[in-house]
Amino acid sequence: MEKFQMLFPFSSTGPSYPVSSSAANSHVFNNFQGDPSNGFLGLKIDNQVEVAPRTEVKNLNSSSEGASFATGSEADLKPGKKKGEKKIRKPRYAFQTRSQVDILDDGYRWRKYGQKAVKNNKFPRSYYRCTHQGCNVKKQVQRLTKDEGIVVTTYEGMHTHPIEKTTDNFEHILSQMQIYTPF
DNA sequence: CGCTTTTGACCCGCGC
DNA sequence: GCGCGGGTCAAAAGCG
Repeated sequence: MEKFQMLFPFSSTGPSYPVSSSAANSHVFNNFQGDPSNGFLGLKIDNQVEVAPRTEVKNLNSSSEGASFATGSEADLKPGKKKGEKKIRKPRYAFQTRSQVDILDDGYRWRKYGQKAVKNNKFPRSYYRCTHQGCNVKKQVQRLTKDEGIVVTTYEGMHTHPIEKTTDNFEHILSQMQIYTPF
């Protein structure tokens, strides 16, 4: 498969850093799952588990998390890695974007470690992992069968280190995903 | 040459 | 207890 060049005819200006998490307010998703006309859909994870008393979200460098909305709990599936802990695990942030490319480069390095086909989707789901030491952030991208233009990206965990690459790409992401700002 | 992708197998939790 | 669905690992290939 060829890689989709993210280089859009966008004039990648200088070191723009529009990482203002102003739109990070979940209020934006007040009426999510509503109008695809906006181009941005909120994803509702059916798995609404209890809120785990985990550590607060710090380091919001990743703007991707800013657009996150849905949270869920996931237990570690590592064999022999159970500590009698509760089901408190890493939160899961998911958001849908209208994009033609599944590769939403948020500035981090991702290594694909798996790909599985979903039963209700004819498109396979890709599993990515952040290539870091100690940064076990996982990400999975899934496309909707109904709307090929909709890409569901689910982030798991949060990065603990700065972005490797320039967030200049973020501009492209913004252009790809049409985030509507009610404010 | 190093690293990412790829693909099948394996594993685990859950439902029947 | 077995089957299904989903998730991860691992070996090999591909590409820069």
